Amino acid sequence: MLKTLPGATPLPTTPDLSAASSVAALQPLKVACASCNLRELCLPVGMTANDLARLDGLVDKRRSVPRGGHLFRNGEHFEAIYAVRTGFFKTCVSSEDGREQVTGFQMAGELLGLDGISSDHHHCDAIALEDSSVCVISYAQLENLSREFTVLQHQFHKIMSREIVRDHGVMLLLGNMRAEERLAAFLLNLTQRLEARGFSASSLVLRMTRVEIGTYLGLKLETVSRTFSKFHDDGLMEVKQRQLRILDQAGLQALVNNSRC
Amino acid sequence: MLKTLPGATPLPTTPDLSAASSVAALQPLKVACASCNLRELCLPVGMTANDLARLDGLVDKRRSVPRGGHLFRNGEHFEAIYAVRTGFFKTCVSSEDGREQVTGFQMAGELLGLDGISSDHHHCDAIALEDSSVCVISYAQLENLSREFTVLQHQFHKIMSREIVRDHGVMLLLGNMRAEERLAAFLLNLTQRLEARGFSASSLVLRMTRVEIGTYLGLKLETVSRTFSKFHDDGLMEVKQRQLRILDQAGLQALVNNSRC
DNA sequence: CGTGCTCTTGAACTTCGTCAATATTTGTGG
DNA sequence: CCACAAATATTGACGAAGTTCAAGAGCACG
Repeated sequence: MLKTLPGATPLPTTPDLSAASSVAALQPLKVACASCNLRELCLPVGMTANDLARLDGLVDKRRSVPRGGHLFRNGEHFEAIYAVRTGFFKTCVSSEDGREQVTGFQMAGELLGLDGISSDHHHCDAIALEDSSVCVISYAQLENLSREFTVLQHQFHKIMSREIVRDHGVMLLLGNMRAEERLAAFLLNLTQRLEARGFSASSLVLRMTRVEIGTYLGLKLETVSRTFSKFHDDGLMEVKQRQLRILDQAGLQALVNNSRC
Repeated sequence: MLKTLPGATPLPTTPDLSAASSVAALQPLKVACASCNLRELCLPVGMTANDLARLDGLVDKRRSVPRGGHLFRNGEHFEAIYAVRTGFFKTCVSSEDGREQVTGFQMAGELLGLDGISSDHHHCDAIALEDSSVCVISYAQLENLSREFTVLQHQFHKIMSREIVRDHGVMLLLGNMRAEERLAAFLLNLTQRLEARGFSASSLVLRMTRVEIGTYLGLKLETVSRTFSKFHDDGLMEVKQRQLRILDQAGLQALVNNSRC
């Protein structure tokens, strides 16, 4: 049973969508994508049972990362990509003079480390925002297997391409939108991804701080906080620190689509 | 001989780095990467003569795009990626309410269309900023060939990954930098890429308008114009409409690295 | 040799950042 | 389990950076 705060609703934690994970975490032996509940969201999206069988052996191990820990760091040698099993990550790049940019938040089923292929070294830091576990996918093995397995090859290309498309969307957000629009777009994206994973689309607990949200959206933490307060005042959502309840999704959507209405 | 304007220095136009292009443009027959002068900048980077021979047939045709014309449009069916042979492109995405974001400028040797793999449809517009020509690389053929040709497979992955890394750099720029820093970073990136193509790193003609630069950097055209004027006044460069001469590259670099010095 | 289009520049205004004070929550060790 | 310290979040007042609006100058193309 989860601990609850007096007078507060129970904190929803990330449900474990993957199969038999509590056992697997203790016995990190052979794990097959075929028996993973995340397969509809992860690398094997859209594969048949037959296809899935061929993935056997691609994921050779798992890795746990405690909250605040690094999955990998900028500059480290690249040799594997990672699929989030449980937990939540952020990736960030930084400039020479120390300014940071969060380039993304990753949840169950999403891939990390694609930036490393370009030069055999990682170009960002990947940090767990809560205790997390990932599947380790050897990149060499992935290349080998995808040479004889067309479906995997195509799927992998699609995932890289999707990351490029996503990045372009973030550029549009950073280059054109005002604070309210950015935060609304961010929240809608977040709830949409949570919903795809079986969570409520209206009630959520943020896994990241105001600073981290700001560092993703190109805003300062005070602006993020103020904008949350404004959304609250406007009746769009209840905001209580990191606990959110969306009251007017359409209202948020309208903010994103239309600058001044 | 190039046409020159009276009293003005000759306008440097894009030199043709590819082999026998003026003939090829008229006779768009078989062209091999092996005999293309762009091979050191394009898909075949780092390949041996042996490798290059295996690329034969990958580029099945060429295409010319007049200034202002679309190479492809958002929503169009995706079936090929394109390598710029001559000329200059921009890619842009736009939001529902019509706001635009230029996601990149592409010059000789750079690839266009990678965004299309994600969903078999293009997610941006690619528009020529001057009369241009591209090599058409059938994506199906590229997938086929890269299944039996490890070097190509790896090279293609690297290029996609590099695009992701580049995009993250743009996010950092859009999320953290002030107008002067953005423009300085943009100009340094541009001159560096021009230099890699055999142009002077200090003297260039912009192929894009102030509006387009602003739409890339998340600034309004007036801000871009004012910032150019400031760079001029500060002795960093000569600015005469689109004709630029960098006088103090180190000064520009210092602007990028260090917010206030 | 006009007529677009592009660019420059000024002035008022808006948005967001900065600085500062305070509140709330979380984590830690007694 | 409580108390204290550290981290996180809220809110206000003010200022800086960039946008908007407007007018005019410079080029480029037919």
